[in-house]
Amino acid sequence: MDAPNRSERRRLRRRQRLIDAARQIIAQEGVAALTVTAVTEAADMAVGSFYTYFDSKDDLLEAAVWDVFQQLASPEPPASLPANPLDHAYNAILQVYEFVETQRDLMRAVFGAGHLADQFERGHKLISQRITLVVEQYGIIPAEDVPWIAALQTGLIAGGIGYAIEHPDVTAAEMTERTLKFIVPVWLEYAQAGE
Amino acid sequence: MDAPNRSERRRLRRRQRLIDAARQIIAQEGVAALTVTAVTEAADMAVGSFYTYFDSKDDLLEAAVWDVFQQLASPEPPASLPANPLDHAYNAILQVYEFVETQRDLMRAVFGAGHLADQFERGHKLISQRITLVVEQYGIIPAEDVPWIAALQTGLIAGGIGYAIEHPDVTAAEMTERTLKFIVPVWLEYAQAGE
Amino acid sequence: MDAPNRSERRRLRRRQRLIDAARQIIAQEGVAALTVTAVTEAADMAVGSFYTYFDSKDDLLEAAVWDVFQQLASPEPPASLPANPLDHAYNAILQVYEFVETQRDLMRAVFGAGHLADQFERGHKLISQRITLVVEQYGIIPAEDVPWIAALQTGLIAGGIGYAIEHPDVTAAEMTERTLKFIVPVWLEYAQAGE
Amino acid sequence: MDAPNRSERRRLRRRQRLIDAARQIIAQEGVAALTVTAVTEAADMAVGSFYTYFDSKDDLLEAAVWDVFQQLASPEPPASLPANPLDHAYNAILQVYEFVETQRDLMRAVFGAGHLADQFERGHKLISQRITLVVEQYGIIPAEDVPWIAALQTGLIAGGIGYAIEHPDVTAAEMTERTLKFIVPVWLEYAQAGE
DNA sequence: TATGAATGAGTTTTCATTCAT
DNA sequence: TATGAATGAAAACTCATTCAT
Repeated sequence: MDAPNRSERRRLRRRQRLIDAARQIIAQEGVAALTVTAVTEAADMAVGSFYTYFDSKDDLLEAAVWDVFQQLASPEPPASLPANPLDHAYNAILQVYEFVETQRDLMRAVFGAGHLADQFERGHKLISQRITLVVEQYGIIPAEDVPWIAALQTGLIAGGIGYAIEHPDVTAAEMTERTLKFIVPVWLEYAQAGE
Repeated sequence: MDAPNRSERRRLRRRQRLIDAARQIIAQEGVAALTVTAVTEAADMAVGSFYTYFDSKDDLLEAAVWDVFQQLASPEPPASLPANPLDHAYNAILQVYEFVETQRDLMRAVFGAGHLADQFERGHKLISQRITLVVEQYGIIPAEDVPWIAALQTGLIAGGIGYAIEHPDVTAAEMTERTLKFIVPVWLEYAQAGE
Repeated sequence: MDAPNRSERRRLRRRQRLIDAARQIIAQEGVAALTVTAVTEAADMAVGSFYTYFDSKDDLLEAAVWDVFQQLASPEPPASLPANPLDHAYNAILQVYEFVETQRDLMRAVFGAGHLADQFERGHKLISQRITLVVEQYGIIPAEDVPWIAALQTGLIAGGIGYAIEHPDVTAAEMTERTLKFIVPVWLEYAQAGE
Repeated sequence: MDAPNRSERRRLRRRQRLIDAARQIIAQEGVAALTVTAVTEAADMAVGSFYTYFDSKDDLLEAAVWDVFQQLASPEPPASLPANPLDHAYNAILQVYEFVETQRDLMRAVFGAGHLADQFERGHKLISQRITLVVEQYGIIPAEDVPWIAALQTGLIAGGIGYAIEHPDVTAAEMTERTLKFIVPVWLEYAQAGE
C-alpha cells in the first residue's frame, strides 16, 4: 500500500505551497506583509490548516528563508578538494550565481531589499549611488562596467562595516587598507588597459 | 531673550533621546521590537509625547536610520578632486570606517543584522562561516587574516547577488568572473608572500 | 447538508446581536458612546470578533442606522397608484407610524435625540417648550392636544429652517407664509370648533 | 479708570473668537472635528488659553450651541400679547426665519446636517426624497413648490415620530390623522386652485 | 485532517486637560 | 494672563493562535 506515501506526498505539496506563497509575499511586499492570513490565502488554504504544517509563523519564515541560505552556503561540495584554490573559489561562486539565476524570485525574497524597512532600502541605494558617482568621476572605469563594479564595492564595504562593528579593536586605517586590497587591483587593471 | 533658544534646545534634546532609544532598540532587539510604547518607555516619556516630535512611527524610523546613511553617503567631499583616484578612494573609505569607529552603536543599529528578522541574520552568518571555511581550507590565508577576508568577501558576494537579482540578462559565469576580479589578486598576493 | 445554513444562520444571529447592541447604546447614551469595545462588550463578544462582521465602526453605524431609514423611506409601495392622493398619503404616513409602533426602541436610537450631542438635545427640547407655550397661550387648542400639536409644529419649523439654510434666496417672509399654510388651517378648525 | 473694562472687553472678544471658530468648525466639518486644538488654532490662540475662557470642551459646545437655541426659542417677546393669535404666530415664526437669514452659518452649525453622523444625514435626505416623489407623483403640487413642501412635510413627520416614540399609548392611526390635519388643507388648496 | 470563526493581547494614534515658564 | 509642551487614558484596528465543527 502506498497510501501513506500518497498522503505524505500531498502533505509535502501543501506545505511547499505555503512556503512558495511566503516567498512571493516577502519578495513583493516585504516581511511586514507576511501574515498567516495572507500566506494561507495566497496558497488557497484555510488559516487553521497552516498550523498543521508549521508550528508557528516563525517556523514558516525559517523554512522559507533558512534553507535558501543553507543551499547557498553548502552547494554541492566537490568530491575532492581541487588542486587549485582558485578553481575551487570559481566553482563555489559560480554555483552561487547559478543559484541566483535559477531562483531569482526566491533570492529576491531573501536578498532583495523587499524585506527591509523602506529606510534601510533607500539607505543602501543612496550609498550605492554615491559609490557609483565616485567610480564614474575619474573615467577610469568604462561606463558599462560602472554599475556592477559599484554594486560589488558597495557590498564589499558593507561587509567591512559589519566586521568593523564587531571588532572594536581594529582601526579605521587598517580596515581601509584591507578594503583597498580588494579594490585597487581592479582599478589598476582598468588604468593599465586604458593607457 | 534666550527663552526660545532654551526651549528649542530642550526640544531637540528630547527628540534626540527618542532617536537614541530607537537606535538602541533596533540594535539590540531588531526593528520588529521598535514600538512607540517601547521607544517612549526607553526614553522615559509619555506615549503621547512621541507625537509631539514625530508624525508617525515611520517618521522616527526615518530620522533614526536615514541620516546615518546620509552621513555615510556624503562624507566631507574633497575641496578639489584629488589627482590620484586611489587617494580619493582611500579618503572616502577611511571616512566611512572612522564613522563606524566613533559611532559603533549607531552603526550596529543600521548595518548590524539586528534590524533583520532572525532567519536573515542567521543566514548571513551561515554564509559567512561557509566562506570562512573555504578561505581557511587551503592554508593560503594566515589564520589571523581569515576573519576579515571572509567578511569582506561575504559582503562582496552579497553585493554581487543583489546586482544579479536585478539584472536577469547577466550570466552566472560573467558575475563569477567579475567577483573573482576582486578576490584573485588578494589571494595571489598571499600566495606569493607565502612562497 | 444544512451545515452551511446553520453556520450562516449563526453568523447572521451574531451580526444582529452587534447591531442591536449598537442601537441600544445609541438610544441610551448617544452616538458618542458607541465604541467598538462597548458594542462587543454589550454583545458579549471579543473585540476582534467585531471585525469579522464589520469592516469598521462606520460600517456598523451604517448597518444600524441606514436600513432603518430605508425601511422608513420605502414602505411597501402600493401595487397601483391610489386614485386619491390623500389615501396614498394616509397609507404612507400610517406605515411610518406603524413602524414606529412596532420598533419603538429602534426608532428611539435613530430619531430620538440620543444620537445628538447633549446641547443639541437640550436645544430641541427648549424650542419645543417655547412652541408649546405659544400654542397654549391663547387657549384655542385644548390642553390635551397641545403636546402633539407643539411636537408637529416644532418639526415643521425645523424642516423649514433646514430648507431655509440651504436656500439663501428665499426670504423670511416667504418661509413664514409657507409654514403658516400648514399651521393656520389647523388652528382655524379649532377656533371654529371652539365657538 | 476703565482698565478693568478694557481688559474685560478684551476677554469677551477673545472668548467670542473661540465661539465663532467652534461654530465654523461644526458647520463645515461636523461636531466630531471640534477638538480643542482645532478651535484654538482657528482662533489663533494657544491651546492652554482655552481653559481661561471655558471650563471644558463641553462648556464651549454649550456656549456655541445652546444660546442659539435660546435666541431661537425666545425671540423678542411682544410687549403685549397680540389680539390675534395668528399675528402672534406670524411674528414668532417670522422672527425665526429672519434669524436664519442673518445667521445662516451659525444656523447651519446647529441645524445643518454637519453635526450629524454621515448616516443620519443620508437618512434624512433619503426620506426627504421619498416624500418629494410622493408629492410630485400626483401633479397637484406645481414643480416649483415641491421642494419646500417636501421639506416642511419631512420635518412635520419627523416631529410626529419624535412624539410617537415618547408616547407609547398613542396609536399609529391617531398620529396619522393628526399629521394629515396639517397636510390635507395645503393639498386641497392646491387642488382647488388647479381646477 | 481541513476549515474558518473567535479570541484578546498588543499596536498605532488622538485628544482633553494640566502645568511650568 | 498667555503659552504650548507633556501627559496618559482611551480609541480603532491587527493578527497569531486556538478550537469546535
